[in-house]
Amino acid sequence: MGRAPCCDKASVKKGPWSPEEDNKLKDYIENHGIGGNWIALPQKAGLRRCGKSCRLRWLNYLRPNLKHGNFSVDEDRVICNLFANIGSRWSIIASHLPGRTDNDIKNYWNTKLKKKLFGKQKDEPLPYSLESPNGFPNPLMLHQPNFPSMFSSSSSPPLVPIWPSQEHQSRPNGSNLLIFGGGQKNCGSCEISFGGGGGGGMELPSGEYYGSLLGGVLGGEEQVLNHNSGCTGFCFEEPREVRGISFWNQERVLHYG
DNA sequence: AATGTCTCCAACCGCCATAGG
DNA sequence: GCCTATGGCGGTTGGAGACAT
Repeated sequence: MGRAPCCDKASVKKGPWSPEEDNKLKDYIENHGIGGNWIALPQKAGLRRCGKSCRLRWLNYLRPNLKHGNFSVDEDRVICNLFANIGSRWSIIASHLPGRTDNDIKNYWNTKLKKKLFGKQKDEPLPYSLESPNGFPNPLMLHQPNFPSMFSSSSSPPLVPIWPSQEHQSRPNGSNLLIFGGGQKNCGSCEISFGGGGGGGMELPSGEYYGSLLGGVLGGEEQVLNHNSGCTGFCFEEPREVRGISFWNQERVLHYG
């Protein structure tokens, strides 16, 4: 038993909206408002469309003050930063970008920004070995279903692996640069937590780093991250092993907190 | 010029949360 | 507390146009 459909699928039109339909919907909403009921709206507006379809069309295309077209560098920054912090919560990200819709941002991320950030085309070789010399999971592994649960928790947004910039590709044995999205408080519930003060952000291919950077402690016990003025993030002063995982000197490690 | 492949994005689908009876 | 209707959201799809062969 599936859920009852929201409209009679046999009698509603699907597919791209015609200019006439757009005009009908726009005119109706401008004159009468949404009226608190999208399901009833198409009938009142004289449209043979599902209410959900009307809602989507209005929110994503017809609504006033919508921005269409290229995203600015500033918008890129906001999206990157928020994605690093909260993951694919497109509606929340959209709320930080006036005039942009969640659908827009989602499409932009999936088709352009992700490629820009990860810099990967299929068949393009990875910038470093898949073998992680220090036991830290390779960024690619974060996408695998069997990725160790200790690196995520149900209460944490998805972790975001970042490909190393050129600067970091020269680190010892190609050790991985991993920057996790960060918040402003320590979650305290993750197996591995470097973020007493939280922190997070993203490094764009240009090497520029976006995101908040705050102090950190490990599990509330030990200060392991130190700010290095020569570095845009936090660095270990020397190679360290933390809960069985070794980190190289200068490794920037941030974790969602 | 014809055909195949890729990219982009509007729109749909299905799930979940919430409100109201 | 249960059921149903609706809104809202993220993931996915399909088609049109661009590009490559």
